[in-house]
Amino acid sequence: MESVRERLVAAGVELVLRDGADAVGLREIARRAGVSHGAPRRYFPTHRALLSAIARQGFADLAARFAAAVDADAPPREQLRALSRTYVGYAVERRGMFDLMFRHDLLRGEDDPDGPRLREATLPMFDRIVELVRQHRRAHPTAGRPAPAAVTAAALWANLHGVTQLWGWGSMQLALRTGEDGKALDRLVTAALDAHLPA
Amino acid sequence: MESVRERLVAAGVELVLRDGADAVGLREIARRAGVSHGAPRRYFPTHRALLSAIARQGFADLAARFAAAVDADAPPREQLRALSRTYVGYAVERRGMFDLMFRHDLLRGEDDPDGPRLREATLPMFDRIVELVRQHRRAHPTAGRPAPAAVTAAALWANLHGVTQLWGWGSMQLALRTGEDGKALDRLVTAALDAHLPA
DNA sequence: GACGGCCGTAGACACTGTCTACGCGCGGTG
DNA sequence: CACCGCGCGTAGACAGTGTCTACGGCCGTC
Repeated sequence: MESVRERLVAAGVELVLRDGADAVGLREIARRAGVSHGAPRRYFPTHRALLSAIARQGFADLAARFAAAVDADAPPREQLRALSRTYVGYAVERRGMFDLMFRHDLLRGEDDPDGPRLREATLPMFDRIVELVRQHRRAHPTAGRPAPAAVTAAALWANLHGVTQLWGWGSMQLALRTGEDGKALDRLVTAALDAHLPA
Repeated sequence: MESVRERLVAAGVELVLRDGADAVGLREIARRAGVSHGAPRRYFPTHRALLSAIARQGFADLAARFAAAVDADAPPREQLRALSRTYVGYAVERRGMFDLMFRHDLLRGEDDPDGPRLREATLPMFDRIVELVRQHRRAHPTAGRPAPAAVTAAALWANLHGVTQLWGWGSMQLALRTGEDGKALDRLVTAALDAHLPA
């Protein structure tokens, strides 16, 4: 039998996926988990702490998807492509979780040791992007002096994140009625890759 | 004397800027505006509707800033640069409002005629970007066949939006310790522009 | 001058997050 | 074995929330 703690975050994940991040109340989670409304307090001192735990679960899931989807032996650009696809795929498929993971206002502060530690959670991914950019640069040197790899990686990630974000609320389907949905999204990912990492 | 309606959204804006989008309660706004907690209901049928009105105010402010900052006679690339700077500037300066404006979950649905009409609110800006991209392309034709202007514009906007988003929660200062803050942000904006719109 | 409609007030309701006091049941100690 | 202590979960209280409803006062109109 799973522990109460595990049941709580599992129920939380379920609710976040079903109703969105803001609709998830502490008491509702407790009900779903089959415990009284005061039980969560034994494990999470506050509502935010519970949400943070749920978000951490999301980061773990995402990391697992990366591990499964990205082939470390493929050329760096292909790895970046796979990573990007996984990223937006996760955001589309598990929208509520994705939103929650980056709603730093809902989560505990960075200085709080029990917080989600957004930086720590996203840093491995970011470092990986930086490393892949470096590898790609080494394999495809260009004429001019390019921007530092960290800047390019940040720009690429920002592009990726912005695409998923804007895609989420449908502002783009309208603007990109040219193709069917899946294609259009992929095109934006490709555009981001091409732009920041010229082949 | 300004109307109660105006005082309500003014008080709302003030609160959003001070405490963030989620901390703004209906009753608190009413208190700030000096009316009873039931008064807002006369003008806004629900809490979301009031938040939507506040968000609309934000879009109006942003549009006004664009009008003031972007010189229609400048070369397209410079116009895009000015627009981008204004965008991230607004986001940094009025963080709470910026967050609220794109928190579609808090706002009323798109199909609701009283909703914020996110698409309608952002469409003018998007169309402008598309047009500027076209103008730039006309002035600087490239060899290969480029992606459709709408796709490039969307990618550019996504990049811009992602930069402001990620910048917001400080994930980037850490990664880009290379320069002082203002410089780093500007570098990312420049990178986005360079990437999607090669000079 | 009486009337109707708009506007704002005030109370009720169900619900939320947090805090506190209370008991049950377990393991270790005398 | 009896006992105590303690971790775990329950249950109630409290302030506060958004929404709904009924109630007064003020206005312009007939």
